This record gives sequence, structure tokens and C-alpha cells, in this order.
Amino acid sequence: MSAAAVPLYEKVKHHVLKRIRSGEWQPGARVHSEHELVRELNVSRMTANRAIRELVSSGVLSRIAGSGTFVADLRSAGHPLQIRNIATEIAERGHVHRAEVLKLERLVPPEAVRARLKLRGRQAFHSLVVHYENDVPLQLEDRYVDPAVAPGYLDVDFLKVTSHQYLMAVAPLERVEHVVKAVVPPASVAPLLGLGAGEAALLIERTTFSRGRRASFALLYHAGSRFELAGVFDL
Amino acid sequence: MSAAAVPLYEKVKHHVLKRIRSGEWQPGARVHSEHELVRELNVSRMTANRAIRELVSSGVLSRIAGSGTFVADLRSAGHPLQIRNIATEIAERGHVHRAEVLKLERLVPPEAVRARLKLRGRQAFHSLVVHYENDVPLQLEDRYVDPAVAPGYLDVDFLKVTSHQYLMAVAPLERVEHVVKAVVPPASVAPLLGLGAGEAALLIERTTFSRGRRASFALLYHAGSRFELAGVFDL
DNA sequence: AAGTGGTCTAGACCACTGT
DNA sequence: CAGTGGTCTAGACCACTTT
Repeated sequence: MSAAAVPLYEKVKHHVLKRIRSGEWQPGARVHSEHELVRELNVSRMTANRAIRELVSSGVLSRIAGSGTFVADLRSAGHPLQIRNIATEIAERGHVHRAEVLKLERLVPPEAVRARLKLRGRQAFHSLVVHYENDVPLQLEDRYVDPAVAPGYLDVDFLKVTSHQYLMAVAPLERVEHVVKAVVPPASVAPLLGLGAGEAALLIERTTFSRGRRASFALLYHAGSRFELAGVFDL
Repeated sequence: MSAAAVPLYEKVKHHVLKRIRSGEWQPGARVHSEHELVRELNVSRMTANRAIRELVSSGVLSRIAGSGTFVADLRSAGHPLQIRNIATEIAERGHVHRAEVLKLERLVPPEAVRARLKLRGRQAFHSLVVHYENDVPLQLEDRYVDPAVAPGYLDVDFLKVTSHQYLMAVAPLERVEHVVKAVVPPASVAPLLGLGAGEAALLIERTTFSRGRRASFALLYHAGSRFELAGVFDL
């Protein structure tokens, strides 16, 4: 197998994304037109068009017919619920964040997790951390990390840095997938969040991607009575 | 100027969606190939390809190269978390939506609702509707509407139009605020969603704004075991 | 008038699946 | 083998915006 296998339109997307990620093209800036991309990359206009159209569809760019294509302002990209660092969120409320590390280990993860991470090796790093807001447990973070992506994960001091912060630092975040559910937490989880029997929990399943690979899968449990997600859409 | 204004690829999408919505093509069924669509609708293959590709991207269809295109089974993973009309969402999955109106009345709302709506008058319209997906209850919609914004609300046939659709039609939607919570539903709600005691529900509190005013406040309860919100963030 | 996006065509080659 | 999706090309016409 030679170099190809990557479709041309993906190369065009990458060509554009590279400049946005590097900061060369800031939000609001004009992106090269389809014609320019055709000349720069020696592709047909339909190929450039597909690449740009997909970036528009994913909210990275926006277009105005007759005018041009622009880097989207990410906050207005229609994010209903924000991806936030729990430590930052607590700090913004003027409260004190504290983390307690219950587990930090290398193990063979459950099959469901293996499937989500599409692990190449057998083992993964695993951390189990409780985040407190003013000494009240707010989130239980049950996270699995691909060792190939973050080999130093077991040496991180999670009292000072959240795992999310660490992963962002060692591996550029490309994509995040979320699933939000309401569940009655398993018996192993409820007491860690100070939940009585039968109380509901908000579960966020978060998969992060870096360099085209799945980097981590996290189960984030929150006390239903103390946590909510807020979102605003304008327009 | 005549009929067109609707792009061809949209017509192709509609051509396919119509058969899925009507039940002619059930989940798992094979959809006409690109070649067949080209012959049926007199479009070029690239146009048919774009139509099908967009339906795949929105989760309605799935493709297997060399084999065929099929109506997608259930929610796989992709749905972007948006403000969606529940009827549309169900329809896009190729399922049947049905609504049951339990209440439709004018009343003096609870103080908590009055505060959310910032009502000028004392009374508000109130509707209580259960939405079914293939005869399984998916959402309980408990909605309060400011009569000043939608005076005809009590006369709407909610079996044909969702309240969201009606409100969009009479009052331009400017802004939507969401709060997502996990709760154990009140005893009055659980049986309407077919939930047993102690089962969790995902509650979305939605406030809509129109012409600078608060138009409606809705409590949307969903069975935790059958409903989830998914979101994808790129970059 | 020149540039931009929006759409569409009629071919083409490829890898893969099923019979 | 014929059929399918996956991709790509080199043109084209249109409506619109910018200069």
C-alpha cells in the first residue's frame, strides 16, 4: 500500500483545518475560495466543493454565496451543551474544586470499553476520580485511556491537573463525542456521589479523538439533584 | 422560476424519505442503488450520490460498499444534539410518531412557571401531550405558553402539528434555553412514560423566546432507558 | 465585470461483494 | 461475473456580491 488510501477531499479538508488549528486563519477570517483550492492542490472543483461543504456541515466553516467562505466562530457553531473542564466550571462559580484519585492503573478493560476505544493493544490506562465542589461530590470520572496516545498517563498528578487537561496537552483534541443519559447509578457508583438508593444520575459518555485515533473514553456520573447541563441557542 | 428552487438532490432525498416514512422501506431494508435512482429520477449519479451521502450522514441510511444501502436500524451514534422537533426526529428514524393530548387548558400556572415565563397576565395556556414512537411512549411534554404570544394555542390540533411547530409558525423563534437534568420522575409522570418505580428520566427544561419575550416553558420528560442525547464536536 | 458559491452532468477507474 | 459504493474529473450554467 502506497501513500494514498486517503481520499483527495480529505486532504483538502486537512489542508484547511491545518491552517485553522495553527491559528493562521482565525475565526471570521476568509478561507481560500474553491477556485483557489483547485489551483493550489490540483483537484477538481467538485472535490474542493465536497471538502468545504463537509466542513460547513460540521460547523467549522460558514459560507455566504457570492461572498466567500469563512472560519466559523466556534461559540455560535450551535453547541448546545458545552464541553467544559469540571475544575474550570467549579472555579467560575467561585467554589473550591478538589479531586480524589481512587484508582490509577493499567488493566484489560471491559469489552464494551475496548469496543469504544478500538484499542490495538490489550491493555488500557484506567483512572477513577471523584471531583468535589466545596467538599460535596459532584462528578465521578471513570476514564479509560489508550496508552499509545498518552503513554505518561499513569505518572500524572491528578490533584493538580485534570485528566482532560492532561490529554489536551499531550494530544491535540480533534473531536469529542458525547452521549447524555439519565440512569440509576450502579451500586458501586452511588455512594461515591453521596447518592441514596434510587436517586437518579446524569451520565455523560465522552469519547475523545486525537490525531485520527480514539484517545479516551470516559463515563462521567453526576448527582441528578446537584448537576445540570445548560445550553442556549440564538437565532 | 417555475417549480424549481428545490435542488435536485433534495428531491432525491425526499423520494427516499417518503418511502421510509410511509413504512414501505422498513429499517434494514435495502434502498434503491445509485444506479437505480439515476434511472428513476433522471439525475446524474453524482447528484444521487450526494443525496444518499447526506442521508447517511444524518443517520437515516447506512451503506456497505459493494453490497448496498440500507435503512438504518436504530440510533447508532451520530445524531447531532440539536433543537429538534420530536416528530421530525422520529420520522427521520423511519418510525411512526403519534401524539396523545391529555390536557389543553387555560389556567393559573404554578409560581415556578410564572417566574420562568415572566408572565404579564395571570393565566397561561397549558398542554400535556405524550409523544409515542412506534406506540412506545418517548416523551411527555408539559408546556406552558404565554397567551399574548400565541393566542390561538387552545384551538390547535396537536395530533397533526406539534406545539413546537405551531409556535414556530405563529411566533418567530429567536432563542432557546435548555437545561438538562436526570430525575426520578414524579408519580404523575412515570406511568405516562411506561416507567416503573425508581427508573430515571431525562428532563429537558426548555424556554423559548420570540420577539424579545418569553413565549413558552416546557418540561420534557424522557424515559432514561430509551432516550439519549448525542453530540459531536469537531476541532 | 470579476469573483464566489450552488448546483448539475456524463462520463471514468477502483475495490469490494455476491452469485 | 455483474452490481455496488467510493471517488474523481473537467467542464457547465446560474444567482448573487463585490469592486
